[in-house]
Amino acid sequence: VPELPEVETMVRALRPAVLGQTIVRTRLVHEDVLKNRTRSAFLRGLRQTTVVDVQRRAKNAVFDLGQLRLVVQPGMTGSFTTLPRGEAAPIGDYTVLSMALGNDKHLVYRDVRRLGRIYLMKPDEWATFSSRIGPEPLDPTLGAEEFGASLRRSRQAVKKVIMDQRRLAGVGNIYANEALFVAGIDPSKPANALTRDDHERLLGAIRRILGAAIRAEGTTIRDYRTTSGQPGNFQMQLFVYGREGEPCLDCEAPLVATHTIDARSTVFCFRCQT
DNA sequence: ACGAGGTCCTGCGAGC
DNA sequence: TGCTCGCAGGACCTCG
Repeated sequence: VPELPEVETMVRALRPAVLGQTIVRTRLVHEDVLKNRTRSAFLRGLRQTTVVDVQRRAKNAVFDLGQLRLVVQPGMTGSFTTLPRGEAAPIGDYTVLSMALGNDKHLVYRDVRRLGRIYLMKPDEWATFSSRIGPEPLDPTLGAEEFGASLRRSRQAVKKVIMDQRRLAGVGNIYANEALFVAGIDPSKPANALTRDDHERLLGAIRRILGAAIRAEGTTIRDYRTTSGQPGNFQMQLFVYGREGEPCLDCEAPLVATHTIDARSTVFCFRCQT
C-alpha cells in the first residue's frame, strides 16, 4: 500500500530526524529483503556513513549517504519509526532493519509481509535504477502530451498502465482507482483509446488525488502508519476504493468491483466512468 | 517488444 | 472450536 503519498509522508518525517546523523551500528534481522548486496557487504557499506539527505523517488525512500544510496521500497507493509534515545527495538515486532544513530536514537524499518526491498547502491547504480522509472506525476514539467504519448503506446487497460512504474512513478492500486473515478474514465479502457482530453483530465485527477493524499498523510487501510505511528487520513476521502456495492458519490449507482485488471481489486462506477 | 501470469511473504477473515 | 483456503498487492521474473 505505501504508494507515492505514503512514502512522501515517511520521507518528510524522517528528514529532520536523520539528517546529518551518522549510522553507528546496523542490525539486520531479515536478509531476504536485500536485493543487490550480501549481508556482509550491506553491513560493511553502511558502517559509519552519514545521512546527507532523504528523498522520495516513485515509491522508494532514498537515503543519500554521500558515496552510497540506501534505497528502501516499502512494498505492502514496510514502515519507519525512530526510537527515542537509548531505547532498543523490541524483538519479534517485524523489525527488518535497525540502525543506531550518532545521537543515540534508532532508525527502525519494519515490514510484516516483507514484500519490501532494500538496496545499497553506488551513485551510478542509483542513476541507472532511477532512469528506468517513469516521470514523477507531481513534477510540473510533466505535460499531458508526454503523459498521453506514453499511454498511446499500450493497448493494456489504462489502470494497469498508470500503475506501471516504468511509465509513471508512484501510482499504485488505491490512487489509480481514485484518479480514474475523478477523471470519469473506465479503468478497463485500453490506454491507447484515450483522447487528448482524457490525458489532460487523467493527469489532472492523478495530481489532485496524490496532492490531497499527501496533505492527509496517506491512506491507512490496515497496516500503514506514519513515522510517528499515527494512521493516515485519506481513507476518509476515498471515492471508490473499498466501497464496492456502496452508492457512487456522484450518481448513487452501486459501485462495481472486479479483479480482472492486473489481478488487483478494481472498483468503479459503471455510469460515471466511460 | 509486448503481454499474461506466476512468485515472494504474512495476517486475516470466510467457510466448513 | 479449530482448521484450511483464498485474498490482499508492488515489483520482479519467466514464458509465449
